[in-house]
Amino acid sequence: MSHHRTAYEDILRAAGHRVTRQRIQILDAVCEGEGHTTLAAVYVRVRRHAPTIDLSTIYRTLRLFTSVGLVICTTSPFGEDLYEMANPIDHHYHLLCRRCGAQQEIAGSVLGALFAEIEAASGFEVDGDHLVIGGVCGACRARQP
Amino acid sequence: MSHHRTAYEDILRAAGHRVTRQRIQILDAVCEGEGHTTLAAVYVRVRRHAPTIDLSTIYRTLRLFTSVGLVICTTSPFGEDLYEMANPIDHHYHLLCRRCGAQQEIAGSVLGALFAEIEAASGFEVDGDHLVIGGVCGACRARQP
DNA sequence: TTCCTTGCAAAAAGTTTGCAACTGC
DNA sequence: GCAGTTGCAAACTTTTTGCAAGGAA
Repeated sequence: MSHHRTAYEDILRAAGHRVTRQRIQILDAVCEGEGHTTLAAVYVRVRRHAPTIDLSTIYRTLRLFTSVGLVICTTSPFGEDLYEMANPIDHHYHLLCRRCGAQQEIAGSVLGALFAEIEAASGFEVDGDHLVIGGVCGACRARQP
Repeated sequence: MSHHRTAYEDILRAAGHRVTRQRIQILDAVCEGEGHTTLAAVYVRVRRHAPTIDLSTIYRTLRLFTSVGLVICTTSPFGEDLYEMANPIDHHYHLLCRRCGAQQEIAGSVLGALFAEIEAASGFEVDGDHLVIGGVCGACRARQP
């Protein structure tokens, strides 16, 4: 569990929401994902400990977490929504392999500089904390170019 | 119509497919889009000239065009699939405003250099011709920061 | 004529909503 | 106890598929 219990409880309560068993389990499942996870993967993970939880609860809860800023939702270049624990300090981007699904982080500073440049040139402010770049990872390319 | 009739007909026939009225109309609709267009927008545009065309034909045809390389399909950061005429010569990327939907191109050379750097450092080959970056455009930011 | 393609209808997949029972506070 | 939350079922939306009639080569 990589989230601090008190911190997320405070965030929920401060926004007028309750801390329930299901919400704790869903947040744990997002943490377990380590990086970006799909809603379906969260569902499977939670069901291992709570076999009666409903998909609609996952939908509602992930939307809630996103709206209070506990979790970030990104659309991958392959069309899936990916969820990840929000971390306001450590900005970074992801490379996602379209063949094997492996994820790789790249430091925020690299792309961040470029985004600043784009903003200066065109006024366009990039959604920097929401970026997943698709492609093929080194291992898959070695296997089949 | 920005596509050359003979060129796309040859591409289709070479791959063993037929050139039909519907396919021409759908390709025209993608061209009219000027930049990235959604499937729904293509449907609406085609229906103006061919009121009986079915949505399933749009789905099937856009997939066909994508598979033979006539059209490129990209997933926007907001989860919609966007279609655009393939142009093997002019590589470029798009900035897409999440508030007003405005599109803006940025030259391929800017990001291309960065992608080459990423590839050199990590072996990860970026899907460069499939990239749409989300954010807020200058006009919208001026209106409401 | 041959076989690919289309329109229509139905099915499948993914997501949202209404509501009674339940539970955090 | 009150109000927010959950599980279940049903509704909705989006996408795919089966098939008979129509059309390109």
